[in-house]
Amino acid sequence: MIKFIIMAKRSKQEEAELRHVFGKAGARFTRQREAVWQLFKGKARGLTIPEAAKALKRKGVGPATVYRTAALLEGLGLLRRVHDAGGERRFVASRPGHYHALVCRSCGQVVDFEGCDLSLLERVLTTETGFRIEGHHLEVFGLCASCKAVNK
Amino acid sequence: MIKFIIMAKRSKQEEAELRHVFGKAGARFTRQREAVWQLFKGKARGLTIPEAAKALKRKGVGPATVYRTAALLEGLGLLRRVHDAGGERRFVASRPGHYHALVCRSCGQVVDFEGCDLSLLERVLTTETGFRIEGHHLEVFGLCASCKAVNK
DNA sequence: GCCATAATGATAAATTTTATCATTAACTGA
DNA sequence: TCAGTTAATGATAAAATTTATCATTATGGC
Ligand SMILES: [Zn+2]
Ligand SMILES: [Zn+2]
Ligand SMILES: [Zn+2]
Ligand SMILES: [Zn+2]
Repeated sequence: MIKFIIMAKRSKQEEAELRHVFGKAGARFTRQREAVWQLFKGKARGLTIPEAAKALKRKGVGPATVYRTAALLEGLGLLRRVHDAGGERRFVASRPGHYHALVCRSCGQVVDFEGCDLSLLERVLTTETGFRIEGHHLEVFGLCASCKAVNK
Repeated sequence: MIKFIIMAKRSKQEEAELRHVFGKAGARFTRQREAVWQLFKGKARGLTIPEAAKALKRKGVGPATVYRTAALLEGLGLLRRVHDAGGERRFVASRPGHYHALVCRSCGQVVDFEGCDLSLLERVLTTETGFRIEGHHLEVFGLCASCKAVNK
């Protein structure tokens, strides 16, 4: 019996980039891994692992692989964790670099933004606490334009 | 058979404050709820719910109550969520007001700090994206003074 | 194409979280 | 102080999430 699995469309260009990122890390470029990546890439609001697992079951990707792949993609910098208003752990597709998330508490849409200046704050914290600051995690939340319009 | 349950020490002063916070919200001040609160108050690095549940079992507090109480205390502003370097959800005792966490990635110690100026950033985000900004979540991580000394 | 082996799926197990309900105990007010 | 009311708890079960194991598959390098 033959299983037909429809893959999400992608450009040769993007495939080459992905292959490069995987290859550089010594990881294989499998059908399942690309399916996971394509799913997250198409969801602006990101997904929790259970959500992703449910969606990917239809594409023939098992739950264990979803867990393993999310961890891998996070390590490769292709996914980032965010936490929605309810504190739920979600993963969103990420470009490399220093990005943060602006999350709508109503529809869950995530808008990435680049640029934040916490250098002054970090300098103060260093002198006050003796910590060696290594990074930060910032999420801004509120209502997006359309939800703002609906929710009065 | 009589069960003796040793409660954590506390001042009459503090008990009165707690009773007030609970009462104002129409919640009862129970032995279990105080035990949960005392546990978190004594842990600078906070705890995950399973960690708290394990510690509180010895004090005669069941897991279900730990979950219920953590949610309640968070609602009352007595606990705040933080996420450690591994992305784990922890709860830490919190004073009311606008605080953030400085988390040591090695020992997990949490230092609260007050004061952050994101007003400029939020203003830019508002005009750029049309979001109505309602708040933010900021965590800074690194190595505390003593872990810095140990880890070279 | 063949090989070595990383990666997967299936399965089971462990862990975490939620639901249900009879029992307990905290507040109220007489 | 002492019932009466009812929120809160513990016990239990169930659901959901996450991890582990291992035989089988399929990728990447040759
Ligand atoms: Zn929205
Ligand atoms: Zn930043
Ligand atoms: Zn430390
Ligand atoms: Zn702030």
